[in-house]
Amino acid sequence: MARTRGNDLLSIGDLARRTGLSVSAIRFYETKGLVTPARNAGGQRRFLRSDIRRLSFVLIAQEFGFTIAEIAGYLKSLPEGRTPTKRDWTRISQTFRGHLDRKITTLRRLRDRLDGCIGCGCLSLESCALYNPEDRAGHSGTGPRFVIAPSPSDTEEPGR
Amino acid sequence: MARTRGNDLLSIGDLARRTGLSVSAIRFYETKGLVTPARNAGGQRRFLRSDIRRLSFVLIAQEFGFTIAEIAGYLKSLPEGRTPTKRDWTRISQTFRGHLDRKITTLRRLRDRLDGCIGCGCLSLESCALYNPEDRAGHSGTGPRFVIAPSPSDTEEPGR
DNA sequence: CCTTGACCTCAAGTAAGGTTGAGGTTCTAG
DNA sequence: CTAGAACCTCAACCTTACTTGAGGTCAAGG
Repeated sequence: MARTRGNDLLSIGDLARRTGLSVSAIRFYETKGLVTPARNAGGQRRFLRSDIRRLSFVLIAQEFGFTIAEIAGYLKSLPEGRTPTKRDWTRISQTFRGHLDRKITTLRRLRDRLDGCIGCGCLSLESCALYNPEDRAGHSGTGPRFVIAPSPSDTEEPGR
Repeated sequence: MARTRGNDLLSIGDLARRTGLSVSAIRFYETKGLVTPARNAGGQRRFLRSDIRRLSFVLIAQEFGFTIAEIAGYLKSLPEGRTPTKRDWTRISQTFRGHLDRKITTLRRLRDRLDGCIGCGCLSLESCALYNPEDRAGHSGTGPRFVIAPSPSDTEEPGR
């Protein structure tokens, strides 16, 4: 164990080993506000043990396709500086799970529409609900990408 | 209708209007091999009407989180130059749907594990299956990101 | 004490997925 | 036939999410 001696604080290398992240990634996450380590007398970062969990949450949320900005939004609801309680984590996890459910539901509905299209042959028809954006093509602005406009209930605001 | 006159070929602007993509995005997709338009005498791109469907497929696949490289893999199985038949589209859509199902399943399993963690309180325990990468931390290489290693059945090879 | 590994900062590079702009050509309607 | 919209290429720029490298400091064991 290359654990930083004498107290419960972790060096960046310790944290990297515990999370599987690279040291550079952890420094990068600090610039994004995902962790806010203290510094020792020599200027080296000292992390709380609870930052292992914080970063693990980051990794998991990334697996689910959330951006760093969104994840920062979730983490804002955790206390700064002190170790989050079980209650803190439960709360954030439930919020997260809600957004996750919406994401999965959206994906499934999309897939089911695709199924409909395969079944009815409209992959080769211009009338397909999935493939045919024409009805809303009055659209303007930069980088239009609106084939499947999310229904109002799908809009995600993790930071809300 | 600003349709290119006289035949069934579409100009890049026509295609942009039909798909909702920007002209620059379509040119970019051409560099990635997602479409391979012909050229007229003056050097302007001329697309098949079936390229509307090709690009719509690209948009949908992107919504589902596939990368351009993966999508190019799917599209490789469509005929170049000639309009794909309904059979062509059905085949590609079924392959696609298979990968999609795996993606959704993975996401759901992840979510359910997260649920387990919330329920059992292990979001604050080091033994959580979701949060604890230690067992496989022997790992090396650039940019480790292995909190949730996909199970063998989850590996995606769209181009297979 | 002194070496060596771990750490520090800051700038630049990478890859994906595009957008923007300059400078020039082609089409098409009137 | 000519104006102006639409098109062309090529290079540069943008964001997200990091990595890499240069040049220098800190810390812990022998």
